[in-house]
Amino acid sequence: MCGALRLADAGKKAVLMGWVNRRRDLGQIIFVDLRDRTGVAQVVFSAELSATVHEKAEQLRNEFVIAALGTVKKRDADTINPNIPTGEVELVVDELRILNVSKQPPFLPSDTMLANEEMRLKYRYIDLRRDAMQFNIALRHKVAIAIRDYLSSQGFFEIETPFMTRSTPEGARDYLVPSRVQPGSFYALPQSPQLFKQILMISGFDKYFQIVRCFRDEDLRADRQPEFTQIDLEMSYPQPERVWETVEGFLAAAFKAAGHEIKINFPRMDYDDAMRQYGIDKPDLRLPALTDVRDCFTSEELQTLAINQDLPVLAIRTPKVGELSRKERDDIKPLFVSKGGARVFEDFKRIENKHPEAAAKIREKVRANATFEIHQKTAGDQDDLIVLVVGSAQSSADKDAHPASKRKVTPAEMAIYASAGLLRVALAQKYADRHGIFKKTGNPAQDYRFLWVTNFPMFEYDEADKRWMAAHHPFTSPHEEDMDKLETDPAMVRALAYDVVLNGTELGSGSIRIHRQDIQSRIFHALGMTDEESKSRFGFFLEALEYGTPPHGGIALGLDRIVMILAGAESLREVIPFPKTAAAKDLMMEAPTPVADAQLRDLGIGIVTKK
RNA sequence: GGGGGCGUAGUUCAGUUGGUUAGAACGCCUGCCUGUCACGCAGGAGGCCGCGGGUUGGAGUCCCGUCGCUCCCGCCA
Repeated sequence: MCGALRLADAGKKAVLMGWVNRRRDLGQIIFVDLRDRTGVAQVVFSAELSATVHEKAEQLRNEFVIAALGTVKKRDADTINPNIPTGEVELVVDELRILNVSKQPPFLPSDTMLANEEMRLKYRYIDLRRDAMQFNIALRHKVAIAIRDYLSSQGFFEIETPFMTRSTPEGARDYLVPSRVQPGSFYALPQSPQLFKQILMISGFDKYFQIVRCFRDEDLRADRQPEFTQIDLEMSYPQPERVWETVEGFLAAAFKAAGHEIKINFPRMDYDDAMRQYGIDKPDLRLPALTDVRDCFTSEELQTLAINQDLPVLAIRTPKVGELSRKERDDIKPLFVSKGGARVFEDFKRIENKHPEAAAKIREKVRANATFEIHQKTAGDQDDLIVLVVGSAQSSADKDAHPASKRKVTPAEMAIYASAGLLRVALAQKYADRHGIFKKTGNPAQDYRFLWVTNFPMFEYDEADKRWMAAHHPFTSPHEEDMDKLETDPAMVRALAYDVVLNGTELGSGSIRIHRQDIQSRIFHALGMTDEESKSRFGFFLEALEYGTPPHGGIALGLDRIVMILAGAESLREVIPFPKTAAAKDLMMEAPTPVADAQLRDLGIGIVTKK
C-alpha cells in the first residue's frame, strides 16, 4: 500500500495501485504522488530508464487510477521529503498501467481549500477521498469496534430489532413506510428501538446492545441528522449507577481506540443545579459557570436599572475576551435569544461607570465562582468579558399561574437561566479564538469534560396543548418517593432519567424504566391519555408488562456525535459517509423523489398538493 | 413555522457611490524543463454574476419574489 512504504522496503519489487494525487512533470523525469487509503508515496517515471513508460506517464492526470510496478528505492539524502511518512523512499517505475482515466473533477481531494457543502455532497465520492474524510470514517470504524468488543466482553448480546415497525404518535415525527399488502396502513421507521429493547428484557436477554440506525423526521442541525446511529443498550435489574459504569466503560474503550485515555467516574450534577449554574441541561464544563450577582446591587440600583428584583441577575464570564468595541457590542445582540422577559445588559462598562461598587463586587464574585473549572488561569480580570442577563422589571407578573411555579427553579427564573445559558455558549463560540478554551491541549482531562446530568423532571408542561408531556419518554420511571405526586402535583415528580454530556453536547440519554403495568397506566393517565387511548397505542406493551417483567433500564448514545467530537468536527456530516442537507436531501442520490403513479396506485396512495 | 449568513470562471474568492471590455489564486490546455514534492517558467482557453421580475438612460451592485447551501430559535417523547 502507498502509505506503508518505508526505508526497510528499499530494494524490493513493489506494485502500487491508487489515484494520481499530484504530478510534477519536469520534462525528462515525472514525479507522481500516488494515493490510496493508507497515504501517499512518490513514484518516479524517468525517460532515461524507459522511454515508453515515461511517454505513457505524460498522459497521467489528476485522479487517474494506475498500477505502478517497479523497485522501491532509498532516496538520496538531499531529496528526502520529511513532510510525509513515506518520504525516505520512492518507487522507480518500470511498468505503468493506466487502470482508469478521470474527467477533471469539480474539486480535488488534494485541494487545501475546501469546496462548499453543496459540491462536497453532490460529489461525495470525491470528497470522501480526502485525507480528513478517510481519517474520520476510519475513526468511526475503530470506535464502533471498540464499543462492540467492550460490551460483548461485559456479557451484552448485540440483538437486531425491526426497522419496519409501528408508529407511535408521542415524540418526534415518524418516517412512514406504506404497506402494499395492507393498503392504507403504514409502518414507521424507529425513532429508537425503545419498546423492542424493553421487550427483550421481558424476554430474558438481560443485557442487550445494538449499534443501530434511528430515524426522526424533525428539522436538522449541525449535530442532528434525520437518520443517525445510536449505541443502544438495556439491562435488567440495574441501579442507575450500573448503567453509568457500563457507559463509562465503553466510552473509555472508544476514546482509547482514538488515542485518548479518559478518566472514568464522570462527575454528576442534578438537573436543577445544571440549570442554575449553566442555564442548560447539557453544560459545557470547559467554560465558566453563570453567577447570580443580584446581591452585588442595592435594591435602589436594581430599580434604577429597571432590573427585576425577584429574578436572578446572571453574569456570564467569557475569559480573555477583553473589552468589546462599540461594533462588537452590536454584534452580540443577535446572539441573544430571550426566553421570556430576559434582557441582556451587554454594556458592563455602563455599570462600572454608574455603579462602580456593584461592578467591583460582580468581578470578584464572578471570578471566585469556578466550581467545575480546572484550567482557566485568567491573566487578570480586565481580560474577562462580563455580560449580564437580567429579567425586565415588568416580566413574570403572572408567575404563580404556571403549573410548574412551585419548582425549585420557577418557570420565570428558568427563562432567565436559559437565555443566559444560550448566550454563554454563543459568546464562547464567537470568541473562541480569543479565549482558546476549545483548542485541544492533548490532555484528555481538559479536552473532554464528561458529565452525568441526573434527576430530570418527569414532565414538561406544553403551553400550546395545555398538558403535561413526558420530559424523557413515557416509559421512564419516576423516583420512588415522588410516586404519590403523580396525580396531585406532576410538576414536582422527578424521573430516574440521566443524560451523559460531553463538552456541551448531549451524547446520550437514558433512564430506569417502569416495569409495573399499574404504574405505566398511571403515567399514561398523567399524560392525559384515556385507558382506551393508551390501550390502542401501547396495548401490546401494557400486556407484556403483566407477564413477569423484571426491573430494567438503559441508555442510548449518539455514535455520530461521539465520533464528531473525537474528530474535532463541527458537523455530523463530517463523520457520516452519506449525510443529508439541512433540508433532509441527499444531493448525490437526489433523494427524496416523486414516484411513478403506478407505484402509488399499488400502495393505494394519492398525493394531495399542499397550498 | 421564524430569524441570520452565503450564492460571481471547474474550485475558492475579490468586485468601490449603480459607470468602459467583470478580476485574482488554484485547477485546466499548449510549449519548455533530469530531483521535484503546493515544482518552476512562458503562453492560452474558460463567465446566463443561482433563477424570475422590477427600478434606472445604465444593474454583479438597488428593490421584490423564488430556488439552493448553511447556522440558530421553535421542534427533536
